[in-house]
Amino acid sequence: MVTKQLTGLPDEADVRRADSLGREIFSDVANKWALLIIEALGEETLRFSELRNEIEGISHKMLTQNLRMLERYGLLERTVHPTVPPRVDYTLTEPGRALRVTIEGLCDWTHRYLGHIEAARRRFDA
Amino acid sequence: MVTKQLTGLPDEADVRRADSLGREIFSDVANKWALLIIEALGEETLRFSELRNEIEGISHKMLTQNLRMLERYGLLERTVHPTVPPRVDYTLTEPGRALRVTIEGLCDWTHRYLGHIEAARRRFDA
DNA sequence: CGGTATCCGACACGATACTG
DNA sequence: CAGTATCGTGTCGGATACCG
Repeated sequence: MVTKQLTGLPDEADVRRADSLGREIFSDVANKWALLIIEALGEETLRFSELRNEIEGISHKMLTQNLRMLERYGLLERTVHPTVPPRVDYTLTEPGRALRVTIEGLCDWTHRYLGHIEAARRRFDA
Repeated sequence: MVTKQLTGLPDEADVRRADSLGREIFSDVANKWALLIIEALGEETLRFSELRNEIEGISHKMLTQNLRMLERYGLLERTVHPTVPPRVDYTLTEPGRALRVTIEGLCDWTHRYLGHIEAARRRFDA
């Protein structure tokens, strides 16, 4: 990892590795549940059950699964309060908040072009 | 559709309908293949086979399937040249190009945080 | 309450073969 | 070359049940 610095240029193998890693991240993150979770969290701290209520239609399983994935990628932080009943809070980390900004853009786009899309779809279906 | 304008306020049913439609669009568009296609197209016009080569790992089937969906939503335009062998070109429409801008943001994000994510992942896996 | 495990149906996806 | 159709399978994802 350090030896590369000597040339000042990343070698080909590195670029390929970074690319495939990038693709992997992209593939994982660019799924609706992950994006909806990030969007739902926003700037706040939410509990598991709050997220579940916030995100319409997500199942218990998909929520935990995606939360783990996002935690693994360091996009959100999970804090367990050792109370009874247990309480678990989720908050976006800095990378997570950065991602959220771009998702915001996606949501805006959806709203802005809702009409266009609806119309285009009707045209196409005919 | 026009009667609503009289009140000046969208009624509840409308909001719900727009929301569910928005969710539907979001769910369809927020999948890796659709996003990668938009990203690959960019400002250019590409043929089916060029897209296939451009997007690593996409199958013939997934490509056509997603192209149809995006065309149906009016995000890209499909022009068939009646030559032999046939030639089909795909170009982003205005809504498609607008979407592309936000996807660009997603790609930038991926590259910027590649290191963070890789590190976080190793930490998590331990 | 939050998490894990198991089961099982649905369908996403790839491979293949066939048209214009 | 681009598209459609069909088939098989692996994975996704929901439902359920059970632990801390």
